[in-house]
Amino acid sequence: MSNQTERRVEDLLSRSKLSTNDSASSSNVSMRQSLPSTSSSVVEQPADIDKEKLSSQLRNLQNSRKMTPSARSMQSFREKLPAFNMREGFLKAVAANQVLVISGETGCGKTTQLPQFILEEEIDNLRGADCSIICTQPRRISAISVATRVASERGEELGETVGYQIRLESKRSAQTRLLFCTTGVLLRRLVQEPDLVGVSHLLVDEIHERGMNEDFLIIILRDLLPRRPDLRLVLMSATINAELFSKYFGDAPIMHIPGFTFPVTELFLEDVLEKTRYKIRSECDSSAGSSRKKRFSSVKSDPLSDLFEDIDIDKEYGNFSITTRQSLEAWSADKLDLSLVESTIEYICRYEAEGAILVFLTGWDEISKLLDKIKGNTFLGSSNRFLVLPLHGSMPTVNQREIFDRPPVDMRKIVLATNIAESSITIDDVVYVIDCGKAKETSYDALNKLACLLPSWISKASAHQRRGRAGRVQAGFCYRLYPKVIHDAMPQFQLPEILRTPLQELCLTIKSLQLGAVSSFLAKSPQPPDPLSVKNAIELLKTIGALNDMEELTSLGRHLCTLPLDPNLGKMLLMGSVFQCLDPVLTIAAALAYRNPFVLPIDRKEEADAVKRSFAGDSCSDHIALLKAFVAWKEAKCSGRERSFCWESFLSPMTLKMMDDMRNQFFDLLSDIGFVSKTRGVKAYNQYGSDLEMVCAVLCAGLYPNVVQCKRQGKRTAFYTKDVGKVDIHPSSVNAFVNQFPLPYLVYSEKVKTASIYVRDSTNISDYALLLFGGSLIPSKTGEGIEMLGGYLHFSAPKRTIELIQRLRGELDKLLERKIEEPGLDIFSEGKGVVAAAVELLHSH
DNA sequence: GAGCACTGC
Repeated sequence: MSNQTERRVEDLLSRSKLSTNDSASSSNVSMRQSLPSTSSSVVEQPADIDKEKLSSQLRNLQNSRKMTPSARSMQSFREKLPAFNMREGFLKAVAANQVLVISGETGCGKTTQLPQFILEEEIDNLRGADCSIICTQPRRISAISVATRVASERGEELGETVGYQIRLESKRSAQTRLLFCTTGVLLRRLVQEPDLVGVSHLLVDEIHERGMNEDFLIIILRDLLPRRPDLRLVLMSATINAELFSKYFGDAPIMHIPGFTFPVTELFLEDVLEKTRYKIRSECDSSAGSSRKKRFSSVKSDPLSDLFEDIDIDKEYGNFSITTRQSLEAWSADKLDLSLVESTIEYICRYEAEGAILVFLTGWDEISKLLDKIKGNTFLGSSNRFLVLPLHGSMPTVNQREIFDRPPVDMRKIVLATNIAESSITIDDVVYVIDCGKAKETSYDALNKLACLLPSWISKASAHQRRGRAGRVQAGFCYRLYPKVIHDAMPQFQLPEILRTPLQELCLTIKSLQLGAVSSFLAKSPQPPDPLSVKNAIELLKTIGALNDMEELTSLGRHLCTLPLDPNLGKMLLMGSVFQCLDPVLTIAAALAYRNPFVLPIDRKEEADAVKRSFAGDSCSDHIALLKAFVAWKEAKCSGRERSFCWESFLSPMTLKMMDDMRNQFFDLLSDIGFVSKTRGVKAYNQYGSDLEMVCAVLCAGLYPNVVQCKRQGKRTAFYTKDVGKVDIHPSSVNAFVNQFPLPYLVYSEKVKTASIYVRDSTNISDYALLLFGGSLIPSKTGEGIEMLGGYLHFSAPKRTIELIQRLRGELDKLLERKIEEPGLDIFSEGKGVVAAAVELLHSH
């Protein structure tokens, strides 16, 4: 630090009123209850409405609508669904049992019919005014589409008695009696209203998927039921694990509804090879006589792959041709043979009847390589008879109509997809499914506090779901490119999400719902998470100051509970509002909380990378690139060039729109907890919004303890983190292949192990940013300098500088503490000197 | 020195 900077910082600090006013920060200020004032999720009942009158009105309306011609044709459609025959039995079971488990396969109509049966019954029995039925869905799209379907079956406009509510979007009214919402929306409602007062029936759909929200909801509900004896709970699951949920709810009765789908013929690898005569060539040169096991031993295998490599092919597959047996000998369970996929597609296209083909692959790279192969294929690539479409969550094709549309006659649609086509996107005209049997799956390594994203064998449940994608409109075929013995050894279902992800957000919510000690609450889960994962989450919450040493919520923690965000991102928002750079921080937090707006086009990825880098400029920051892209989008939108801008800049307009809406939601929530005033607007909290040093410092405050040390090694830089040591910058980052960084640290939003351990989005920051906005400062045991992150980071400087930094940091912490205790106080004007001193220091590197 | 499963408040 230069003498000049030091003097200016000292001067600014001494002029600050706050530094002479210690008593204020320690005063026992009464806590503001931080319950949001918005209650949009609660149905507002006119207080003095005559309930009897309303109930009979609802019945008359329902009866009259049944008589219209369109309702009659709807009714005859409904009567064909397998669920229809179960109507009376189902309603009786609901009346007689507090909890009921429904098992049913796709096509049985459980999602659209069961909630509707309850609604009809309640209205018929003149309980329409008192009933409030909620049906949760794991995904936004399904909440909307199911609600739309049910409303039309009832001959109503959406939003009358049937409505939906998802984040930032709802169609409902005071008349709404059946609400489809995402599980996340219901969980947020529970935070405000732990007993779900007014809800008469709750149906939780798709619980077999074992999503984190659904598992969490189920634990809460089991505790809630005794307090709400009048509440009826219906759990809807695929047949595969209905038993587990029944047991969890004290042997609740299970009712099975048969499904209806067209038959799908399945072929396994051995059958496919026999049929197509494709010859698999071994990757490595295997000398005759050497076992396959030996040949692959260098590759780290999984139990399922090992299992196959131990099999004596000639003995096990004696009925198959010699070429098939040779191919099975050469087949590798570890690496997908894309030529096999290609030749299977070609076989179907040459010899089988018409119908779209859906290929399940694991990721971007496989899709891209297979697409190239198909383009180069003499049969598939050289005519206009084939429409080949990549389908990946981050590809620009994901929202294009042609995925769903039927192609012109004489043209066959071939979709190369990831898991997205397993449940999120449904393509009706698929007749052939080709399944590679694997998917990229997250797991959580609690020992190294590391999220992993690695390809692994799917479960039998997933394999079944993928197969079912071929039988939606007619009888279909499923080509499984793995042997039957592997299929038979697959796990029944995937591990629940609660065992595969970091738990900090969940733990914070448990705290805010006052559900007792986090670990004892989570022990009640159908499959409890590893105690070490829970410990890691609690430790992180302590590190960022959301919990104290007693594991109690701090004031900061209480604020974070009200923000529907990862606690780190919530803290980033609060810091952005306190330190006057709210506008950029709203954008960055929205992007990190939702998804990256940059798309990954398959054929122009170099251009896409270049555009992203140009947004970043010389900031060495992916977060700043996001920010600049969003600002440029806003400008383009105002001047009516949104479409061309997004196309040229490789940005997703839908993601940007969602980010924009989320920014508004965050601002409203910050206003609810008193950090900002809605009437004053974002601009009133944005004095340093254009000061990138300050923005990056706030990023540091939010992302801490996600810190990387950059260490020069010759011409290159090596990167290290406390938890796992050496890491790499993800090649998609604007910081990838930067040899020399201007500043010594990076903060990152996500660290994932794939082929290597990668930091995905990062921002280069100075030691001053870390010292002022990072973790708490601890004097070095050696006497010289300061430490952070449990001694992992060490800062040395002259004593005088260290003291000055510590003093400034102390003032900043006090300022923040006061603001958190009393969000409404305008301490910014009071703390001007402290903030100005911090800004001075941040600019001095 | 080379890669990006999918949801949700």
